[in-house]
Amino acid sequence: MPELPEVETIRAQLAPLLEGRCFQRVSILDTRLTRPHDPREVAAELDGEDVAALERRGKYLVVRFRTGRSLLIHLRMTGSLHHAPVGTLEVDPYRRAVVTLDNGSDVAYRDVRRFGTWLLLEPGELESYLGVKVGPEPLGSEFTTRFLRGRLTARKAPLKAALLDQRTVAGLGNIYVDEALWLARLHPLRAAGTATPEEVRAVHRGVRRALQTGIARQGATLRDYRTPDGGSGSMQDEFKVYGRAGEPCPRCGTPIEKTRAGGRGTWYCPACQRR
DNA sequence: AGGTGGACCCGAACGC
DNA sequence: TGCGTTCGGGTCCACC
Repeated sequence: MPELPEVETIRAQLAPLLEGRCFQRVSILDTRLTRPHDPREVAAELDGEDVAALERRGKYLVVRFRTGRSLLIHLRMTGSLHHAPVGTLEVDPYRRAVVTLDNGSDVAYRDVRRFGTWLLLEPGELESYLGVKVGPEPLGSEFTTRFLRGRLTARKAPLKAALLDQRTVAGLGNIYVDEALWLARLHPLRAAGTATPEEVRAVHRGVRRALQTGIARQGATLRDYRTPDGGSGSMQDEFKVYGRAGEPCPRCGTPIEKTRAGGRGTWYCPACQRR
């Protein structure tokens, strides 16, 4: 479940290894990865591209090439990237692609459940593509309390569903939404449009706090998530509510409860986060 | 139009 | 022990 903090950690670690390097040889091992495009054609198009920058938008990893093209990588649930010297990659039945760089190293893409996607965009296509998919960066200046209020008012969907909508704010997933709502002391099933300006402000703060903590801890390693050097994150040790049903709320001691919101397993404190 | 639920995928956890 | 069943999660899409 790579969410914004996990993708950002991957980006930060991989950027100095990729920037200025050339994709010498690309092999795509899973036909699903580039659907609906032919993986052999995409691999051939990527061969020889020079990396200008590695960026992130929401949960998307964006490889920007000197040609102006960009490769949009979405890890979905179980995608991960691993960097290693050429010839040292171990056999992995879940490897879906390998990029050999021009400095004698490989970047291997692994994805157990095969939900992840690689999309090659031509120059100029990136902005319009992302524009319809994702809202503002939660840690950027465009994500203001005012903007969030505009996105939440008149919405009847549960607060959690509204925050999982990537157009409300980019990068939140199941884990960080629960953590953010606990910080904001708001019930995940509360209708989004009923939040007062003061409560929206608390959500705004909670979202930022949860994500900043996640980045500082290099993400949460529950099962599949690894940093490109094979390391783990430690955010799982900081979870206040996620996955902690029955355990005491760190704020008031009331046992954490589990419910369902937006079709997802949802954890909250029934005392701190009243409906 | 906005909201909801199923499909996609597959290992892990669970139930008998 | 060994099997079958259920679960979960991000996003898209069909349906209300």
